[in-house]
Amino acid sequence: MIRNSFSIIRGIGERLERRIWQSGIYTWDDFIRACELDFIPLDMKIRYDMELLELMKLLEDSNVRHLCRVIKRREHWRLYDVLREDALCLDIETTGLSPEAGGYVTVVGLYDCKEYISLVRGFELDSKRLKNIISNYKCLITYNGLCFDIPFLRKTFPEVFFELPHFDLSQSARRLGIKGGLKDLERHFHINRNHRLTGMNGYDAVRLWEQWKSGSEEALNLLIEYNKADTINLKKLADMIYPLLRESTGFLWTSQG
DNA sequence: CCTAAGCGTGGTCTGCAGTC
DNA sequence: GACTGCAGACCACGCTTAGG
Repeated sequence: MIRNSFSIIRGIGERLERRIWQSGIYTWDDFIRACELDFIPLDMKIRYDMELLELMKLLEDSNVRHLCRVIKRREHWRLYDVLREDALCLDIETTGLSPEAGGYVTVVGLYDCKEYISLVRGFELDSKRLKNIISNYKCLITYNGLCFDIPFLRKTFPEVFFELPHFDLSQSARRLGIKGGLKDLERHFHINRNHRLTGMNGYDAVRLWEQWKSGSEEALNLLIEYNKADTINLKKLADMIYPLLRESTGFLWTSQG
């Protein structure tokens, strides 16, 4: 999708993007090859050509840190098809309080479509390990991570860079008119989870951490299992939401694939 | 069920630039 | 000059998280 996108450039909105597609220009290459467009002034066209060439270079070099700065945050999802192989699903559990109020992260769940890893406070969870893991990936997938997980992690681990293209499923779903939390989204897409975990919510995760601290090994196991279900389902949801977002742009996929 | 913080979204307005 | 299309600022609102 990213190489079909024009609204990521300053000066081009979604309306103009549709007009570009309607004129038979579907890719960055098409755009640059077109000598002149009657609805874009020549000097602007030249500027856009330059910007697209720069974006092409960034993509070629997989310079995701620069890419995620250049591309509007709400349009990061457009990178998903080129970065999906290097995407990392992330979901955290906390004590419920904000870092300012003395709260902390209890579990960080990470899933790269092959393996799930949980980093638990007091065991594996530290900034060095988190930094090492994240540096291996080019894209983050979260649920409401823009508002909750990433700001919380930034405050807790200021030395870890989270500057990656970020596919936030909460906002994407809202954009598609699908409301509700993660569990609602799972129901919407008929994604099931283990019967032990149905009905559980974030507050249960807080409770389980308290129980673990009081000596219940079983509580920690269940907390990790809960986090694992949340984290793994992010990937399934991303794969379902992405094509819907693509459709919502109005791009003529049937003629161009 | 209400509250709070944090952040994005969407609508509206204004100003600018280009076209006719 | 009217119109179009864009960016940016602003504001109200929505949604998430979780506590109490």
